[in-house]
Amino acid sequence: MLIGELVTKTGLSRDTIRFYEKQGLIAVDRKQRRDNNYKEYSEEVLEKLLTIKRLKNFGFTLNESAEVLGMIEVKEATCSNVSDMIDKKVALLDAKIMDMISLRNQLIAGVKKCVDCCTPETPEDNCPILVSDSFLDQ
Amino acid sequence: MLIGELVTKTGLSRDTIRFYEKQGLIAVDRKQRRDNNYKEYSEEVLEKLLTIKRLKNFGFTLNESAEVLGMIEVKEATCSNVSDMIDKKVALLDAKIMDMISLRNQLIAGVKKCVDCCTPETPEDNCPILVSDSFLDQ
DNA sequence: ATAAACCGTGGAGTATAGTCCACTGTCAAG
DNA sequence: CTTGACAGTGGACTATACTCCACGGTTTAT
Repeated sequence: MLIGELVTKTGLSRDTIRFYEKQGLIAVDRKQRRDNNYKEYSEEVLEKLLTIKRLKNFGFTLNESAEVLGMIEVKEATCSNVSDMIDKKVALLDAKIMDMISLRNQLIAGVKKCVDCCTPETPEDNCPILVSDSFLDQ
Repeated sequence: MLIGELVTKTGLSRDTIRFYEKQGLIAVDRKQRRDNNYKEYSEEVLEKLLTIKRLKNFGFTLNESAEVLGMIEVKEATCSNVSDMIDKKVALLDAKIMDMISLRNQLIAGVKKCVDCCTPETPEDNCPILVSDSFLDQ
């Protein structure tokens, strides 16, 4: 099939598909060209693109997706291997979520301290949060 | 003071400070050069850099920091304005956290389904997660 | 005298994931 | 026969926040 068909079947843009091709996630060799030099994409390429889409929905990067595609090629994308990858992803995600929550708490603590300390007498001054590190402690 | 002093006093690298200068977050005009063309940074620049550090700890981007620096300049960095900005930041953060949690749940659901469906009879096959969209539903 | 440590400038490279542009070639319809 | 919808290629650009490099001048210490 031609690239236009891939576009409609995957929902990816032509540029995105070409980008994936540049990155080596999918490939078309010279034999698979029509006489007019148009590329003839195989069903396999379509499957790969759909797999990439699934992996992206799972929060995998393109590099990781390429890795998984490689695993599929050599029949190593077993449940246990894939589960392991997902577990690692979850651990990473957990760390990020924790980071964001602690940042969130810090921000809220900052606002609270501001509300507590900024009396109406000095409404025109720069907020002390910007001037002192004490709002970042703990 | 020279850039080296800024480096030790802020903990930022020389390159980072020069980068902030390029970005227009801090500025030195021609008058503030020594005879040997070395830049003479003012106390104000030091304060700005420290403020940027504080804002970065609050999860503000450089662009946002530049904005705040501008507010300080025109004396509009009041508590209520700063609190508003932080509130917005918290809202954004909340949205991101929710996204990540739902992604996390999706990943965990994927692994669970995999564990439930991948019987030991087919340990060599590619994981169905990679082949079917059904693992993404819900 | 010379080496180390510092200062200046400009520009390239990093990661991520595309998006957009220009220019050219091909095919089908009116 | 020309217009529009496709196809191909190469390369630039986006955002973010630096980091590193090369090259040259200055100051300080030995």
